[in-house]
Amino acid sequence: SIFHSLKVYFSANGSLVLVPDSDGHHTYMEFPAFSQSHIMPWIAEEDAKVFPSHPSVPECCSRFDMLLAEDNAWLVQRTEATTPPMRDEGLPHCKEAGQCPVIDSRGREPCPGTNGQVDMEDRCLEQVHTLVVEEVLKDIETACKLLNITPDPAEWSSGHVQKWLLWTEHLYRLPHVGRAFQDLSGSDLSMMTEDEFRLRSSQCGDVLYAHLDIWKSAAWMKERWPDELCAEADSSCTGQPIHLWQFLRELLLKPHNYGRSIRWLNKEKGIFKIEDSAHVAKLWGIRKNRPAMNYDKLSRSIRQYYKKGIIKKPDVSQRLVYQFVHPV
DNA sequence: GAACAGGATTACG
DNA sequence: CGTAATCCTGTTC
Repeated sequence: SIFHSLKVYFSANGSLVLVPDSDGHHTYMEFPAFSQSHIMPWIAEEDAKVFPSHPSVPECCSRFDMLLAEDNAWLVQRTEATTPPMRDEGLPHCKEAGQCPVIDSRGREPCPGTNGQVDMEDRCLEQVHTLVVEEVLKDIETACKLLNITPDPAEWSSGHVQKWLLWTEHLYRLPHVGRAFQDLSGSDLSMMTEDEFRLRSSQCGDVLYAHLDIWKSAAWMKERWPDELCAEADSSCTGQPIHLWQFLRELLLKPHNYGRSIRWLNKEKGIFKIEDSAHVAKLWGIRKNRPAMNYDKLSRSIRQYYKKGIIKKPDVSQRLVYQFVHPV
C-alpha cells in the first residue's frame, strides 16, 4: 500500500474523516456508521520520524487498509470486509500512551473477509470513536492555547476568525485564502454552508469547512459533557500573555501536528531543533498578531533567554538547535 | 546565504 | 515595569 498512515477525525454531522498521505491527494472515505464525508488535506511527511512509536492498532482498522488497497485515490464505498477479533491490548495501550489516533497501515497483510461478529465490530468501532473524540478535543484544546481563542467558533470575533484561518492555513499548508473571509464573525462562519465556503475559496473552502466543522462538533460535544475536559480547556484559554518559551513547549508537545516544524532531539535533556524556522516564526507571529514576524526576530527573543537561564545553546552548538535549561 | 551573537531602540500590555 | 518586536552590525557556519 502506498499509504503510510491515516488520521481519523470525527465530525458532528455524522462523518468520519480519514486522511491518507498520498502526496497531497484528497481522499474521500465513507464510513458505514456515518452519513457524510469530508475532504481533508494531507501533507507528506516522514512518518518514521514523526511517529516513532505507533500504538498497536485495533484490528478492526485493518479493513481500512483493504479499502485503501483497492483504490489508492478515491474511496466511496464500503467493502464487505469484516473484522477479525480485536486484540484487546490495542486500544488501552493507545489511551494510556496518549497517542494520536494514527493508524499505521504499513506492512499489514490484508485481512480475509470472513463473516465476523457484528457486536465485536461495533464495540471496536465505538472504542475507536471514543478515542478519536478524545484526540480531537485534545488537539483543539492545544490549538486554543496556542491561538488564545475559545474552543467554540460561535464566540469568535472577526479577529479570532482570521487567526484561526491563518493558523489552519499554515498548519495544513493550504493555499492562502487572502481576504476571502474578512469581517466575518465566528457565528457568521458557523452558519455558512460548505457551498458558501467554496464560493469564498474555491481552492480550499471545502477543507476549511471540514476543519471548522470539527471545531463546531467539539464545542457541541462539550456542551453535552460539560465536566472534566471543559475545566482544563477553559483554564488553558484564559491565560492571555504567553511567553515564547511556553509557546515552543506547546508546539513540542504535539509532534503529530507540529513535528515537521519543531521537534525534540533529546526530550530528557530538553534539546530541541527548529526544523522549519520560517514556519515556526509564522505561527508565533499569528499567535502574537505580528504579521511581520520572522525567524531573525524570533531567534533574537530566544537569545534573550540565555542570560535569564530559560533556554541555552546545547553544549555542542548546532544550527537551529536549542536547549531548555530546566527540562520538565 | 542563513544562522548566530548581542547592543540599541521602540512597542505593548 | 518586563517581555518582545524591531533594527542593526558583525561573526560564524
